[in-house]
Amino acid sequence: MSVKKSNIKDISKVTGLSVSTISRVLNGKAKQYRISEKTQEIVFKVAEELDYVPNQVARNLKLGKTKTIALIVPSLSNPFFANMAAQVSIELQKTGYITLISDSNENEEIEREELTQIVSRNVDGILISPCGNYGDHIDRVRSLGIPLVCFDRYYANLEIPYVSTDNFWGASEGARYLVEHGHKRIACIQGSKQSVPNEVRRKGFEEVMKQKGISDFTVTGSEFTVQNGYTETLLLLQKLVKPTAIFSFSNTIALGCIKALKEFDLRIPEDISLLTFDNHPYLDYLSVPLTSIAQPVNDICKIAIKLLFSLINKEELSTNQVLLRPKIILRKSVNSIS
Amino acid sequence: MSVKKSNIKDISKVTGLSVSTISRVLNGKAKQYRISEKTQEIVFKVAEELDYVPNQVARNLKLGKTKTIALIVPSLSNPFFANMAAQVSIELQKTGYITLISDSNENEEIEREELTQIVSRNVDGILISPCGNYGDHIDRVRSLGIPLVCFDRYYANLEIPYVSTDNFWGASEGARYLVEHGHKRIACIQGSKQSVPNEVRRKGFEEVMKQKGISDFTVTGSEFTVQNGYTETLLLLQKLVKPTAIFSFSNTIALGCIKALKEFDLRIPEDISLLTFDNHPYLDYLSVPLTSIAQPVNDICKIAIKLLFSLINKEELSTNQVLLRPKIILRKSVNSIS
DNA sequence: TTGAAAGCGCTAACAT
DNA sequence: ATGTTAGCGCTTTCAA
Repeated sequence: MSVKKSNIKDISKVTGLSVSTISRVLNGKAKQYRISEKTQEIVFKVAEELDYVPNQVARNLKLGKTKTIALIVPSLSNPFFANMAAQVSIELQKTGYITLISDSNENEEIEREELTQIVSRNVDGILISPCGNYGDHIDRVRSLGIPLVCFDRYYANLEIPYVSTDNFWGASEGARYLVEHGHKRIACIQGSKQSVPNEVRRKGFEEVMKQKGISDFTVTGSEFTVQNGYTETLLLLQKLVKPTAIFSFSNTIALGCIKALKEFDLRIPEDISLLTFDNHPYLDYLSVPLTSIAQPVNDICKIAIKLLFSLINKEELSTNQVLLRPKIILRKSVNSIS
Repeated sequence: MSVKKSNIKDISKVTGLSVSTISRVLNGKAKQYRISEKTQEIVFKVAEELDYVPNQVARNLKLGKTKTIALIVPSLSNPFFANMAAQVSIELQKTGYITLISDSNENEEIEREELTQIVSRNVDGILISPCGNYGDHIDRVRSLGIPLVCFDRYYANLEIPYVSTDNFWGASEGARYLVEHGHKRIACIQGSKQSVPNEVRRKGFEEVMKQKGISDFTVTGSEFTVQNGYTETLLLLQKLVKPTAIFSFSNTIALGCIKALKEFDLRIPEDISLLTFDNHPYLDYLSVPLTSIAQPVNDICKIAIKLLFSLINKEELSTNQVLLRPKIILRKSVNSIS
């Protein structure tokens, strides 16, 4: 059996009414066009009988609007982005929009392709957390006039609106927190170097190290993955003089740290302290509840959506580059040492 | 500035060639129609210059195909489904399809709406893990001739193809494992009662209890959430005689258990054993690595996609209701007692 | 209060 | 080797 949906023409045939009348009734424009009650009833009844479902594709072609927002994230397997995707999807669906979610798999090539796909599908707007260091393809989309907002990851040098965490502040606070707890040998494990949040975090961290006169620190790592956290921690533990604290730049990295530390029978925080970016429900249930720098995920999503709709509705934006402060959630993974 | 993309008509105007020639070249049908090299070059060059992006909406309307697969899950915040979504999305994008992901938020009403939306968007196929107990809306979609496959959750009484875990086997194995480790007071915390996997798990569990002559067991709970796991565990712990083992029906429920147990200063597995459905990378890093019944998530996704494409391509299916056996991952949360 | 018809951008059957 | 044209299903202007 093949797909054979009914259309307004079918309804027109059955009812003997014109397609325009059908269209008007079905779009709630009955009173605007003073269509009689009984006509309306008939239309609705027949539509029901025929299992009519409007063909949005045709509608979109005509109207040039799709009521679709595309969301592109680097990795849905990362709970941080999965959460965001869930929130955005639910939020948008309240406003009658549908969400096209793409996973770029941290691969800029894929991201480019998906973006092209998405543009050719006439989405009304795009929310993207880009995975590469060059934003030319994204800027091209924007300059095409398609509403687009970056979230979490962004390009500082381009005019693309974004909403993200104040990562400099967050990393600085984190670094200060460690130093104030007596840590003098601090190892920072970062994520992908080309991402702006990572870069900014690193700067915030290094700034504080300098301010506080701490020279015995390291910054290593290259990916926001468990594997990277694991590998880098193993390397750190090979050293003669081990760090007293590890500052992880993501929850995934932190998991890798925990795994490596466990294998070395090192306890958190007695043997080594651990502070990480990203909060997550799971963190409460880990062997040691992790002290973390919680990004305001909720607000980021809400504001990103708000900005996007402003663009869609062509409203003037006072600000379109927003950074929100994270907050440190104190748990039990950082020790005071003397 | 407004969105003003160029179309094949623009290219036609600039090149002086007809729209059909443009269309043919752009669709790689040049040699089939013996279009000259230089014509091709011109078309490509001008398309490039005009930043031409094909309008898929128009294309879809014409062809009746959208190269889009919709994926509907009960909750993207649940890592189990987020993982699946990530996998499906990446898998499909390899085959040139794009994925429309919907989060029904465990709400059947929302699911219905999203489904309608999706149908009206002419997707080529639907993958759904339905959240309610009635499948009428889903069966209606199927009977409309739209390729549709259920995964994880499904309806046993309908003819809708599905791919899921052999939950009966999994739950039985789990129950046997507990009994064979000497447990005689076992509390099972289930998820949403209306979901088939939950129902089947419960039956598998109860069956083994009966076989093994164990009467001191309970089945409580009503949602696949952390909160439910937490609440139900608290209730269990109020009892005079506490269970020696808890069998949790999802990773989220297990997290709730852990939280409650921790609050009562009960150790896993010394004071109480914990076995859970669903595996997840995080489980390795919990205070006590959880012994879990790992569903073959990878295979479920792959097979569901395969079935879906069989339907799309109208191939005959030998089987279209597939159950895959999970496997128990032994970690350290179940104690032997005597 | 309702209808006829154009046209959104594309593809393909039918010319030539 | 390339062009003309109908039509996918819908909305909307213009007409009645």
